[in-house]
Amino acid sequence: MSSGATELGELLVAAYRAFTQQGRARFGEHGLSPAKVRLLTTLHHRQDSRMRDLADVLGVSGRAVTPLVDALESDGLITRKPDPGDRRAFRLALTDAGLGTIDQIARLQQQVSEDIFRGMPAEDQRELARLLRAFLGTTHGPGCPPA
Amino acid sequence: MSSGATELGELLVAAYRAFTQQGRARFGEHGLSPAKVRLLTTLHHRQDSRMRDLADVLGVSGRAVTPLVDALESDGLITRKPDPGDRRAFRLALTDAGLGTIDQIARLQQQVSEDIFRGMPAEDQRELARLLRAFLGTTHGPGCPPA
DNA sequence: TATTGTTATACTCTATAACTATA
DNA sequence: TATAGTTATAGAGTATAACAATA
Repeated sequence: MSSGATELGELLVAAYRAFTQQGRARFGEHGLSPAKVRLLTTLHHRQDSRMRDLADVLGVSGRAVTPLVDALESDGLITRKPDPGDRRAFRLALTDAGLGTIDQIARLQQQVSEDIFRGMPAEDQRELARLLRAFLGTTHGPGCPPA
Repeated sequence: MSSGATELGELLVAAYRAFTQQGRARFGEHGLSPAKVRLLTTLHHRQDSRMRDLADVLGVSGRAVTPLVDALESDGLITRKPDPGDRRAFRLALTDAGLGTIDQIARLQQQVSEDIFRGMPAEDQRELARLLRAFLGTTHGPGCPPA
């Protein structure tokens, strides 16, 4: 007896699960956890962000960012330099290796996406994209990249 | 330079995030964690499941089910009775309180869904549902309920 | 006084491996 | 030998609170 909206929510969750199940496996093979991918791609879109900014954009607590940044710095994918204008803060940037990882992420995302949407006619894909864009246009939330 | 499929994947993830962000908050107010909700609704669709069956359907390791079942039993939402036909196994069932929680979950899901899809014309909602169903029809994965 | 990022701590969820009791 | 479920252990990810340094 679910309303149309309820079923739509369930379908959205099911579709997401189907999509990310493959993605997690593929990314995991390359040592890329969802949280790391999210932080890297977010930083790519907002170079020289401070940790606080990333926390806000990602919609997590500031505390959650510290261990991820530590790990990514150890991995050699990002650098953390003192903010010249605010000695409390750090500016994060992608290293060359980090940019290489961004490329890898993009390739993997493309592979996974093309793989999973392969069975869908191109026209349906376009229409689905249009409707999702329309839906997102009517919502708020911390806008953010995939993974 | 993303292909249509890549963008579609990103849109799907973004839409899911927008949807679940509200849901988690709403459910959390009622002490319902995502994992608990998933197990309860799965059990509702497959009464008298064994723990192993649930693990398979949920797509997690058997070990992951034990603490959830313990907690839900303590909460008085499910019962765990020896399987008469296999003395190694247990049969899980929802209690009356558990069925009440299922109703609550359904109400919350409906509220969240109607809330978030409110800005979308009914026709677009139907078309989006149709396309998501079509997409899911072309995929596999451990079929499963929402939250 | 407010803010950035940290340390300390705890919670949820899940995995792997070793074990037991049954099959 | 294989399976159902447990114990033990470990890890990722995140939250809150208290704190330091800076604004």
